[in-house]
Amino acid sequence: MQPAVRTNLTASATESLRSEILSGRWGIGERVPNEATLSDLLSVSRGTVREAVRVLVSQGLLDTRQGSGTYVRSTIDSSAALDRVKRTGLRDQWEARAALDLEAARLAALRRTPADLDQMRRLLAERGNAADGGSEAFVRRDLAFHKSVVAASGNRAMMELYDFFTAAITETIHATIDGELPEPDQQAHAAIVDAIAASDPDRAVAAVRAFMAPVLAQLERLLSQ
Amino acid sequence: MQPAVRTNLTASATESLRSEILSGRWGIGERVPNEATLSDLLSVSRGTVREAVRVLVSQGLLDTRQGSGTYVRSTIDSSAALDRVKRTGLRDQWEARAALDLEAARLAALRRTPADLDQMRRLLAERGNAADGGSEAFVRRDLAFHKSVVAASGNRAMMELYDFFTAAITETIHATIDGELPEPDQQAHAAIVDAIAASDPDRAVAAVRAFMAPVLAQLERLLSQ
DNA sequence: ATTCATCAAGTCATCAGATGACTTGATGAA
DNA sequence: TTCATCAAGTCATCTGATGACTTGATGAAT
Repeated sequence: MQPAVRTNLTASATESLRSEILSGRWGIGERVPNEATLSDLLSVSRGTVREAVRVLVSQGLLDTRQGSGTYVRSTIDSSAALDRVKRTGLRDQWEARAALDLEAARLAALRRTPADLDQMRRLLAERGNAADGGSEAFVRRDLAFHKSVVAASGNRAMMELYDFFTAAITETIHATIDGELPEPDQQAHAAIVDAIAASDPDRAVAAVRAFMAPVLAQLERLLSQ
Repeated sequence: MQPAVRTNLTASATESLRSEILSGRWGIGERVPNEATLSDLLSVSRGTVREAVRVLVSQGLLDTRQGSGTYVRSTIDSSAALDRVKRTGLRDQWEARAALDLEAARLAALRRTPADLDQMRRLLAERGNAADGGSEAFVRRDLAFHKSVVAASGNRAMMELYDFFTAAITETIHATIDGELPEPDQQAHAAIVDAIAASDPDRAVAAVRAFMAPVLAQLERLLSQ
C-alpha cells in the first residue's frame, strides 16, 4: 500500500523556501519577504516560518539581520553532503573509508618522516592482539594506529574524512551487527608499516588491500542476510 | 579593538545543546528532556528551544517524534567536518578526490552494468577534446564523465563525496590558479573506460593513476611557487 | 550647503499562553 | 490472554505581545 503521507508543516515550509532560493527567485544579497508575508505566502504561522528560516540560515542559504530583514546568502546547497553520506549504507561507507586507507598508505610510503614511523610502530605495539581492557578500548587503540597511517600521508583533508567515516561506521555498527567482523591480526598490521617503512607505495597499497579484503567480504555476507 | 559581542539566544542555545550531545551526555537513541525542561535548563523560551532543536534535527543530530519526545540520532557533527575539509589545501583536496577516483574505478570494473558502460561512453563522446562552447562548458562535460565512472561503482557515499570535492576544488581553482592545469586527452580517458569495460580492476586503477600523475605534478609545481 | 542628532516605521528576536495531534503505557472488559 | 479504551505526556502549531535593532527621513545647528 501507499504509505500515508505524514506531513510536517515546518519541513514543508523549509523545502518550499529552499526551492525558491535555489531556483534563484531572489538573487544573492537580495532581501526576502518579511516573516509576516512569508507566513501568508506559505499559509503557516510566523513561528513555523521562523523555524524554517533558522534551518536555512544554519545551512548557509539565508542570513537574518535583526531590524533589517532576511537576505539570501548563497544559492548553492552543499552543506548536506556529509549528511547524505551518513545515510548511505554501511558497505558504501566502509568502501569509501577503505579508499582513503589505500591512498593514504601509498602517500605515507612516499612521505613518512622518521617521527611518523616511530608513532606508527609505537601505536601498533600498544594496540596488542588481545582485547586487554575491554573490546571498546581495543577498538580505540586499533583506530589510533590506523589514524596514524593516514596522518603519515600528510594529507589533512583525508585525516578529517577518515575521522568522519570512522565515527559514522562505528555508530552504524553499534546499531546493527555489533562485533561480528573479523579483526586482522598484528601481522597484517605490521605488513602495512613495513611497506611504508620501506618507502614502497605499491607494497603499501597491496598490504592494505589484503588487510581489507576479508573484513569487507564478511561485511557483505552479514549485510546480505 | 575587540568587536562587541553580539549574542543571539537561539545560536547560544543551539551550541549548548550541540555540545551536550557531542559530549555524549545522552546516548544514541536516548530521549533528551522535553521542551519545557530544556527551556528551563537553557533559560530561554520554548520557541527558542524549538528553533535550536529544529536546527540540530536538520543537521542529523536529533530526531523529534510528536507525542513521544526528542531523541539523539547521531553524535557526529558532519557540518563542522566539512568546514574543516574546505579549509585544507588544494593539494590535499585533490589527492582525497583522487583516492575516490582510484577506488571507484576499481569497483566500477567489478560492478559496472551494461547501462553504466553506455552512459560512460556516451558522456566521453560528448565531452570532446576541444573547448567547444567555452571552457566552462567543457569542464562541465568533463566532470559529468568522471562522475559517471564513480556512479558505476554503485557506491553512493563515494558519489556524494566526489560531488563535494569537485565543488570545493572548482571554487578554489577559480580563486587561485585558474586554467593552468594540463588536461588529459581523450585517449587517457578512454583507457579508463576500456579497463572498466574489460572488468579489469587492476588495469582500471593503473589507468586512473596514469591519468592523475601529470596533473598532480603540475599542481604541486604551481603550489610550490 | 553640510553635518549630525533625533525620530518613526519596519523588521527580526524573544517571550507567554493556548489548543490540537500524536504516542504510549495503564486499565479493565471480553 | 486479548484487545478496546483512556489518560497523561509530548511535540506541532497558532496567536498576540513586547523588546531590540536598522534604516531612511526630518530638521536643527554649523
